[in-house]
Amino acid sequence: MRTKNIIDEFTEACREKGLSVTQQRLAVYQELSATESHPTAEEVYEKLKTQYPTLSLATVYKTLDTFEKNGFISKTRATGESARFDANRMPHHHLICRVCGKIEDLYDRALSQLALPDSVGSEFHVEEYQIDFRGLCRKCKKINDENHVKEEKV
Amino acid sequence: MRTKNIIDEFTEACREKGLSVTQQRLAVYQELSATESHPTAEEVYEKLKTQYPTLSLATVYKTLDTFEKNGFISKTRATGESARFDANRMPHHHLICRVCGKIEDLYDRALSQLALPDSVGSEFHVEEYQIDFRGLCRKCKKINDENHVKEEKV
DNA sequence: GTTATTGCAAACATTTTGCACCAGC
DNA sequence: GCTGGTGCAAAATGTTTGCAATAAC
Repeated sequence: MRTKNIIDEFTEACREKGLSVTQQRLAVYQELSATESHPTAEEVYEKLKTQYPTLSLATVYKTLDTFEKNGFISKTRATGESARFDANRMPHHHLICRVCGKIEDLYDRALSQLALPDSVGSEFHVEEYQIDFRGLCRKCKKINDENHVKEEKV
Repeated sequence: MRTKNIIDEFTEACREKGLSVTQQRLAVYQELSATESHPTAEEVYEKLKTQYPTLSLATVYKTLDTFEKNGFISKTRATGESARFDANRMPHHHLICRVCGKIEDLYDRALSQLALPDSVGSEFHVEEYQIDFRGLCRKCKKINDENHVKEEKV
């Protein structure tokens, strides 16, 4: 449903970002938009390869990466990175720069004592939670602001 | 500082869980406890291998895994798992089951309008944020509870 | 026509595994 | 002495890369 809208929306978004609209990109985007699950790259690939037999997993990875960098989709876990371990059991959150990828820790009492919606209680037993704040670190924001001034923000 | 306490604490914790207290485990645990950074397995290994030349990276992995399973430490990102992608741009949060890995979406107005600590404002420009709640989904909690009853919780 | 994107295969990084040896209890 | 843990090398997994062929603009 609303397939037409998604295609138009996607096409327009690509134009805005100067990205080519390819069959592969459309397929991947439609597939992701159509599902409530949070598929892995592999899952997207498996789902599409019947309809697009020449599609390669590498393309799916590249496509998802492009989408994420352009803000079309989000990635729930940073990977390519290694797991990180922590013996400090103090709850903390993350400030993740979307440009340089740097992760800073954020300790905040209020954020670590959030009240959960009642609806969750019966469905899910929460043991811990972590907030990932995404945006621009000071350095990248500065660079970003300078560029926008130059471009006069089309 | 407080090294003696950490050793005692650790030894006791191992006894409680029926784990052998080995040099390697002690070394890894002390190393993790001594740092504010969230090192990777590789980093822990690099740090320790001078002092413990026979230590292997595989052991560090196994050790960290054992620690995590016993609640001694936490792993900030689930890996070995693949990245997951999401085209849903509506602000939402995630309920992630630590047993089956399933991810459910959580929509909640209050959680999507959190006030950030003032200290963040000048350091980081937040564009969006996402809360990952980790714990047990209904199904896995049920299984977990049943097992605990059977084991009579030593 | 030019440039960006694809698909393949190969490389890479991280993590896990099988098994013989060794250390802790 | 028995059991569980370690270390090695090899495999498995997930992801990225180089490059020639191809499609989008």
